Amino acid sequence: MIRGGHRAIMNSVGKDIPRKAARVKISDVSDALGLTKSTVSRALNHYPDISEATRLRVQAMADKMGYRPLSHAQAIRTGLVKSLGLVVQMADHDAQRPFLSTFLAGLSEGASAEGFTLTIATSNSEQATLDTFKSMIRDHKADGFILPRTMIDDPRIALLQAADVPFVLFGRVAATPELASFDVKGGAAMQDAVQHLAALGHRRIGFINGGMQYSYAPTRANGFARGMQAAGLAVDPALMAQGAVTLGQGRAAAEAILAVPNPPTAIVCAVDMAALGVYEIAAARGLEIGRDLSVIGYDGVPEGAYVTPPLATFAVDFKQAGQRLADLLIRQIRGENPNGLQETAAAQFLRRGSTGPAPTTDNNSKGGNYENEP
Amino acid sequence: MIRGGHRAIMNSVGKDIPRKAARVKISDVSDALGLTKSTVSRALNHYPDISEATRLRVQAMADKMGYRPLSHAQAIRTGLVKSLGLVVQMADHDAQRPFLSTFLAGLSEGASAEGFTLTIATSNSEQATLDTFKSMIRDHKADGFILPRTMIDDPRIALLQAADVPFVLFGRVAATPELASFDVKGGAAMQDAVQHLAALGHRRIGFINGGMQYSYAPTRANGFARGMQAAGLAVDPALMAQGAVTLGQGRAAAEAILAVPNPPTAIVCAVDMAALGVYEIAAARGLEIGRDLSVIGYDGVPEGAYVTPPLATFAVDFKQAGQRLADLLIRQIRGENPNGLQETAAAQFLRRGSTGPAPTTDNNSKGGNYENEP
DNA sequence: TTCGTTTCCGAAACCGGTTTCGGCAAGGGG
DNA sequence: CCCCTTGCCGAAACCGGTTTCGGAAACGAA
Repeated sequence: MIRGGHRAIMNSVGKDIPRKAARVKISDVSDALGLTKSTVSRALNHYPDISEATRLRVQAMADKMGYRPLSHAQAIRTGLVKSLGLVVQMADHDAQRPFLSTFLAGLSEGASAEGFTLTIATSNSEQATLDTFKSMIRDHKADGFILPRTMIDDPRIALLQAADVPFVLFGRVAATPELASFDVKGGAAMQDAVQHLAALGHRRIGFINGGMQYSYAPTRANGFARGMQAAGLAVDPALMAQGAVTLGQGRAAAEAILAVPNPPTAIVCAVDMAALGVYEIAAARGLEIGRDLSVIGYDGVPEGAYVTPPLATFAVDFKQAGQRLADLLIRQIRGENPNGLQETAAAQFLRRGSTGPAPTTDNNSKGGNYENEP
Repeated sequence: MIRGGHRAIMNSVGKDIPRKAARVKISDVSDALGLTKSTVSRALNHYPDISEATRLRVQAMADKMGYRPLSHAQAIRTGLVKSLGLVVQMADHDAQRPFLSTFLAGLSEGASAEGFTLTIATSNSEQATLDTFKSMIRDHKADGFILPRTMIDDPRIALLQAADVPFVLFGRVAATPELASFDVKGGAAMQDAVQHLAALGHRRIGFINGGMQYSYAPTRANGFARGMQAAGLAVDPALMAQGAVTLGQGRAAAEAILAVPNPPTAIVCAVDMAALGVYEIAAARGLEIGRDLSVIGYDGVPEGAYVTPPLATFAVDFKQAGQRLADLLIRQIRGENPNGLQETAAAQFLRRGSTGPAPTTDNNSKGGNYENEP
């Protein structure tokens, strides 16, 4: 052994070999102060049996030496790994694809603000998602979970409740308002959409809802209904469709709705991707979006900005959502009652070219595929 | 104390209270076998001083009892947290946005296949990225890192090398071929693009490169040059542009290239988003994409499928990339020499409507914004 | 049979923290 | 002046694993 003592004498020593800068551990701090590591630990964790004087002294020395506890070392005793879990279910429809990036940014920001990290897994099916949860829970990979895309009868909720693991929902579920959640007011958005269209003179307005298993579906449907009622318009079941979350499904829904004898002059879509499907059908029928047919979507997907005309939509601030969800989850992990942890935000309407005044004469519709009216 | 012994007698016991299903720990396994926990540990970790008989006996019992070591408990001794780190830099241009989701899926798959998890952070600037790395390294949040969007002179590389932390590059950097990396052959793609266009009769072909700080930029530029040379075509500097990674920058580049006296009949773009910018300028000039101007992109962004005509492009399999990167990184973490850990894959050409035969007569160009040729 | 090797496992230290327990000294009340 | 609190900190156990060390038993060679 050439090199001398292996004890950390001073911080400035040990630079002889630059590899793996030796971490400063709690015993280094306690040695430097002539205290025991237990005292240092309690001082840093604000135990009441440590005098204010020593607490400050310890804190100062810890800062000076750059001490930071190893989270996985404390985890073994405290049971907290200081990490938030997220299981992203791909496959479904890629609807979450555009969101993910900014959503993660928000989550990361909210997590790191409190010293937490983000542990992420993906899965291909609902069953795989549940299995992943089980695995992450049993191995305690995270102290709590963020649940994107809340479903009405969400098996993840039952699983996490049974395991007694904290979680927070992105999207409320009406049946259990006591769960921690963050939600964007999609109902209000749909209502505003109708109002906007009604103000433009539209009287026959269709509605294409998204996936009926999601908690947002009834919310948005109710919002649409409220809007229609407020505008004094009748809801025509023939102009309603459901379960359209992809472009293809939007296409199918639009096909059905536009094929009725007295087609609508405007369609509200609960999901942007469905609205893009409406575009294609409209084009096939020779209907010009924004003139012959007004369309309003919801989500604010980037594709909507590139179509012609750009799709009017209600943009969701996914970064904010992530940030708030992380905060709510951490508070719950720290012991707050989830019953008080609910937040909502409004979607922002992007007025773009896909809406316009209702066509003056109903018979002016161009696409000639309809049967003639009696 | 009402309830009896606190020792885990059998697995089926302890269901009296469903909360927090008591984890089976290594001492439970050793007790059940009449061995010490050290023996069990060595048996499970394939120490050579454990007889094959006991090893099998231990393994069987561990499986039967459902024992799985707590990764953060072993981390404190082994120094491995069994997690891969990823720092995603947002802000820049959102170019990475569309990729992220499938990329994560690949990473997650590759990681979990080896019992690793994914720890993710985001940042808003290069400095913030470096700070995040430092923080994650010092706190040992991950055993190694995946570096997306390799840059030619990448400060992350220096940082990670100095800290002696394993990492793997998404994108090679020519100067340091000994680093572990996975890359998609963008050079070959650009070369193929030129060949495709040349076969369609194009002779004046422009090239819009991406961010010149990235390692892919020279690679793709070289590929383009090779393609031109192979086709016997001259590279006209007036038809070359750089640094276009957003739609706006693509617009600016296209404006410059199409404004020359003898404009190209085709443009190859190193980045899809730039190609979408070309679309807009072409429209403004009355040029029909696929007839008056052929365009080929690279990346395979979803937006490309929605424009008219759909953008021909070289799609990158980001899921595969993630999966391979995770695998390479884990192997390096386990001690393999990074020098042997390089892989590449080919981009897949998506032949779509944005390319077509070169216009027969050069004077047939429609947009009348050019000065008349002499 | 004897003695040196192997083979294989137990005992105990260790990793970097946290938490419980107990005791010393100062302070307060009677 | 004595005793009982209270404040404050050290000692040691603990968390759930891993790793080192040493020794007993089985084995083999002489």
